[in-house]
Amino acid sequence: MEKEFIMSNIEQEIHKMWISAFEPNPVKNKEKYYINVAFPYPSGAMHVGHGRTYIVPDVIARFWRMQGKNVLFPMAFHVTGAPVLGIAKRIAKKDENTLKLYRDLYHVPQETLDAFTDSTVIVNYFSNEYEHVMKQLGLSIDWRRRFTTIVPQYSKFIEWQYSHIYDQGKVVKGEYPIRYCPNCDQPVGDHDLLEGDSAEIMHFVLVKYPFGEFVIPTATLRPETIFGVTNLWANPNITYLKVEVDGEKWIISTEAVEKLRMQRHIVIEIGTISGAELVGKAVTHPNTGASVPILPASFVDPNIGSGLVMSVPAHAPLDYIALRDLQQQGKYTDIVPIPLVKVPNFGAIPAQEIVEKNKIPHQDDPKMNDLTQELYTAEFSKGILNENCGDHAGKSVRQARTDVTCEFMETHGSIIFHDMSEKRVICRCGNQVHVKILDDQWFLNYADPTWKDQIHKQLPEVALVPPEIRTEFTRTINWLKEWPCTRRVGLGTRVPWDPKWLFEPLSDSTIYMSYYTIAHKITRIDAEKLTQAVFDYIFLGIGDYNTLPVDADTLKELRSEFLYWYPYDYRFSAKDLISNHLTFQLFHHRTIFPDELQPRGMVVFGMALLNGMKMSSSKGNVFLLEDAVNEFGADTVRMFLVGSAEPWQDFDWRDELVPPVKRQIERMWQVVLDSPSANGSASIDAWLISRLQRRIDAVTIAFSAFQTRKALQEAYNGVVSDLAWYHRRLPKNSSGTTVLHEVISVWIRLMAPIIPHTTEKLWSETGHTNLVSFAPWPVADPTKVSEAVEISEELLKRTVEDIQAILKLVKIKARMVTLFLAPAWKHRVFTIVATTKDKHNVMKTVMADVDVHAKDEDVANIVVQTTKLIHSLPPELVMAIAAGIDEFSIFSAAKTFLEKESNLAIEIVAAESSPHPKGRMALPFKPAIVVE
RNA sequence: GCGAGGGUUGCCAAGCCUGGUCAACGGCGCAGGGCUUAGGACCCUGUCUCAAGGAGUCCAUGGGUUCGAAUCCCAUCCCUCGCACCA
Repeated sequence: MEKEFIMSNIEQEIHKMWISAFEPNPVKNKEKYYINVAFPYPSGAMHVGHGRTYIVPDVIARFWRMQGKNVLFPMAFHVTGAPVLGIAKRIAKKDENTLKLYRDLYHVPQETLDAFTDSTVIVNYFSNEYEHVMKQLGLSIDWRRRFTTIVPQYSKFIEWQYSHIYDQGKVVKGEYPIRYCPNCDQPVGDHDLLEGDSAEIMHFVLVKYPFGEFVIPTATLRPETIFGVTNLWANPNITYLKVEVDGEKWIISTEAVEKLRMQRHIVIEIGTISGAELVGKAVTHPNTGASVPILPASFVDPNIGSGLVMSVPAHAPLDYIALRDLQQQGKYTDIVPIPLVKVPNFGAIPAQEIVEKNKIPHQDDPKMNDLTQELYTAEFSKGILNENCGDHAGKSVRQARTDVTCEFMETHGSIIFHDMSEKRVICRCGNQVHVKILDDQWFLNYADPTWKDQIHKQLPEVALVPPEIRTEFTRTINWLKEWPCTRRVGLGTRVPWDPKWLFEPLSDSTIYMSYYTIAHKITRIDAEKLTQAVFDYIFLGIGDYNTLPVDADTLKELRSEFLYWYPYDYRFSAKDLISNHLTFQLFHHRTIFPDELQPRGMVVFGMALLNGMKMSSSKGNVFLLEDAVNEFGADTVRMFLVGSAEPWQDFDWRDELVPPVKRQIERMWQVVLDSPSANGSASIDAWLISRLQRRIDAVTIAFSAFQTRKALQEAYNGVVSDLAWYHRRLPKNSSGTTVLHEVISVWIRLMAPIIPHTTEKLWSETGHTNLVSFAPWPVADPTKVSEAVEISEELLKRTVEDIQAILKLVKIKARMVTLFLAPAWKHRVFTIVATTKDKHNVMKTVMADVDVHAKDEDVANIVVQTTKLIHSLPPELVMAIAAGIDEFSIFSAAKTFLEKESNLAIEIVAAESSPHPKGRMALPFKPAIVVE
């Protein structure tokens, strides 16, 4: 049968056969298998990195479906959140970068792009694109269950979920620092920033120095150095404000006033004082009561902290230089740095040392930042406080920092002051962004020890792939604290008890896997009727369905469908979600659902690279999935992504590696379509069938363990290499025997989860009327496994290799090859060595056993050789050989084959019947070979 | 810095848990041969060094345990991911 292979035509044809094929409904007494994937946020087109995330679960779904399970694989779209709002705004403003991305990279048609000023148009467009590409890839998704997270029914579901959590007291109100633009009067996310998106919110400690009736606060990240303060710095060129902060009189910079106000402090301006006026005066050290002078420094930035700085010249290079400069002018010469921290590889005054070693001439030297960082890091990681630190002496810097902070907050009125880590953090509107404390923010209280404890107890029940990630989950559970679960802007569901807030996107997608089970049916119900009690009945079985606003039959149907599918069996997601989403969903399942409905397992994916580089839409380093499918075909893309790495490993899409994969599929196509002409039988048939059983087992085990790459290697490369040896061993004019019909039928099915289109077509081409997608998975038949046949082929394979190795080395023109087979007593030695557990007495056992005439040969040497040989063979093979092997008949039967392979005459001789000295080299499973 | 994972022969990548089956699976690339008008594809062979089927050196670096280590232990260096209001 000669048939041209055009992948795209086949794929289109097959997609028609699959319409509505993968829409499972509950079937009584049929075992279900429910898998799901973290749903996409459709703000752009899919690239090949996304491909694997959805292809691997599909491969697994297809495998279990062929195993006879009722498999549910649903998909939905997560459109909650703020990023699309930003995108829509940028498109409305005709931002060139954004337009370029969407027009040129994502190929969005102009008229659609024009409508992208509406964020819902964006998510709808890309949701449809996602579905289109997923269908092209042949994903066996039940599309009836598709939904988005802003449909009214889903919002009702979120309200139901949170009302329960709220009632349990796990949603609490608190305050939280966020980036905020005073001009827009809104929180700013990364995507809203014009500049400074790498800036973090830093938490400074405000140390207050009494100054007459005032206090002068200084902001520091290193409160433990308070003991080494020698002076304060004030900028003599600016004017400070006298203010009243929460009833206390402070002196701070103008810039600090607004920041304090945004951090919930009441600030009243009462006067001014120039920096120059402050210089020369002194404050009181809050701890020691010592007098601390205020010195002038032009480097003090009114925009950072309070606009006044405490100086620790022994440990802060900048402070040291500033002081040195003044002292070189003969001023303040009585001030000496106070060393506080002992650091390995540094002397007593590290700041001085590092500045002098690097010959820093003045404060503005560009190296200053790096040096400061170097010293701070060294002190933080390895520093120990010395005897100048009072009660804190002997503590690590890390420890002392926490302790001193607590101490100062309790006894000296210190407060936490939040500020950005970079000076310029600019909102899209052009204004400076500050830190604002939201005081009515809602939090999920993951810090609740009872809740945490429940998750810790449950985690061992959850199957995790790969197992190494378990420790990361454990750590995440410990590390999670209150999570702000609401925000002001974006798409999403309103908080029922506080409607000015919306649920934040990570918080509204924690138990949606349960919603899939009823998603296709709940759309029939008017959202107004979806009360708390309705969901209570569907998901918890609570209440009387006769008294609810939805009719009883529908309710019972939804309830039973949910119970049929739930709990889910496996959830797939990328590894970067362990520290939030994947752990959150454990918390939420635990607190909503009973024991028997908790998540059963998770598979965590590695990251995606493109030609060795990180994939990034903004940098243009992406390859769109749709383009890949059009260029190479869906099956090629699938097989490449499955074959390049196991799911949990990082994978790299390398352009040059893709075409060879397509050729492999074409090769399979050819082999399968050539097979019907095979006829007759051959002695090698039994071997091929035996090997096939092992391949079936290996593939089955690999798929069961989510080792899709290994499964592919066994299913493809394994079968191909078996077929290669089989063809080599066929009689001269045979191109295949009827055994191929069986092999081909199995092979198609083993490959079906990975390349479903090609195999579906091949399945029907080879005369089947059902879909291979639902064909029974092959089962290995142990009665078809023949150890003896496999060993004899192994012996031939090794011998052929050895003959060829020798032919290559030998200088003479060979005429013939003689094989000398090891005598019976050597086989006896082999068995003894292989089965004797006490390795030290092997020689004794052998000498006692082997009969006398053998002893004029070098028995000891043979034992050594045999031991070496045994070490170099797989243990199963060794045991099989030890059990007995008839080499003479194996080689006799394969004489023609050996002659064909070597193109030489072959003679097979028992070593003991020949005087040839080389014959003594013969070992079991390793005949002596003489070429002449 | 903290937490998790990882560094294998030109490249990608198995093996490591359960030490000898490891010169180390498989794929890619490269070289030679076959096939072909030619190219591609396909098939065979080779791809650390020396060599009658063997030997030597090798699995980030440096030590250690062991009869024996890519595999176990210790130290060091390097890479990736996460560190929160964001999908």
